[in-house]
Amino acid sequence: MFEFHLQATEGAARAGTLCLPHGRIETPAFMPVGTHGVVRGLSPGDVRRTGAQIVLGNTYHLHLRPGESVVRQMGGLHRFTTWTGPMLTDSGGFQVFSLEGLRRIGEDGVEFQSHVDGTYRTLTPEGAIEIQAALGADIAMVFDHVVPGQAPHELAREGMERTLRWLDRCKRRHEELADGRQTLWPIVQGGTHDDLRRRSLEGTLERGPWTGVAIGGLSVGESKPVMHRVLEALEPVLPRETPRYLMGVGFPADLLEGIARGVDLFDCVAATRNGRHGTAWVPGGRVNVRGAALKGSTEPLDPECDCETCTTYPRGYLRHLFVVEDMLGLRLVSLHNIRFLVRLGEQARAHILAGTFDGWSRAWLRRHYARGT
RNA sequence: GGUGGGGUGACCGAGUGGCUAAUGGUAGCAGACUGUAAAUCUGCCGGGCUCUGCCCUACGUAGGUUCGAAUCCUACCCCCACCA
Repeated sequence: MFEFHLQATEGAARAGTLCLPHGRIETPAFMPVGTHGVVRGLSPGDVRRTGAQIVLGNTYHLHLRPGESVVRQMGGLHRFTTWTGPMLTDSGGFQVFSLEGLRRIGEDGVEFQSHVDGTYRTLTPEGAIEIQAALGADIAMVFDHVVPGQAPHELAREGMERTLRWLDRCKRRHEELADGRQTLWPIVQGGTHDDLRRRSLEGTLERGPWTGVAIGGLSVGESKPVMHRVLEALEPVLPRETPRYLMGVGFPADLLEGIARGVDLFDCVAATRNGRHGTAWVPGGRVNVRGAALKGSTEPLDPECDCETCTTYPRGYLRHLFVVEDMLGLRLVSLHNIRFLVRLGEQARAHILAGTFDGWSRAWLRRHYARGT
């Protein structure tokens, strides 16, 4: 349980298999985001048919609604959602960042004002672990302190050191509650400052061993080159036999850039959010599904894609669904975008196993960037 | 035939002498979105140009009053309601 086996590497890129209580994940892999216990707009069957192997849920949101006690009473997140595969719950640390203005950070934890009903809720490292234990995902995440990508050294250091202190508390509470069915992954912080990142990773590894290590606090306002630099700085220090999870990333190109720098697992809301907003990813760029250019088009959204959307519906109909604001359009484009990222992971894996990843990904990225995206 | 109300940019609809190329909304067009406060948000939306400004056209039609009119006056056309 919680084992990770590397099948092949090519440069820093890796192909592996992660074994979890609810199933295996072949990496590199994209994990769709189901914050509220649902990948927005999609049924578990939809998600399964995209080839996604693991789904993410959120501690903070599920704590607010329906409340972890309800989920536990119903048999845990798997029974609650009927998703039978592996799951991971994020700790609510990202909400420390995204709900800035609705929260106050203290050493003990974070006081949030609920965006749902205005009530005040305190989330502590121990509380985040308790909630996640009740939710019962395969992987729980440490409660961390995310700072913006432009955060100066002082602020980034503060967040990084606090994350490390909270890591100790999370680990202790997790061990107290351990039932062998859930593992805990730490999160490396440190903003865009290499010295902080290094210290964060070293401090994290000292507290190990871990069944996985997450890199957090990226894609929060910093530039791509900076994100790549951080990944390159961390890669040689990360344990080879441990899966690496780059949190909150990303867009299609980000997946390949991350895989090339040794990342095994990704998650991102962009696939579903962009899907709902009418932006579809296609080879070489993206398509504005609402755009006038699609009117009357009988072409598939992405002729290279094998998803339900692309094998069934013409572009002109998908555009129509957005024009008339039918929910089917949101679902179909979200479905495609997830399949697009999942397939990108599958392709990357196949190329790593074949030793052709470098050339393939460079060509893919060249085609992608050629259209200015 | 009479009385009353009304005709504003693709549509709906404010505006009743200068700050009005004309509030809003809709439709249309474009863009943004990275561990989801997001089926959301932003921008453009009469035409042209030598484009931080200038010119042309425009509030049913044609005249008029005025330094200045979508706004006031006259005539005409059309729409709606009620009465014959």
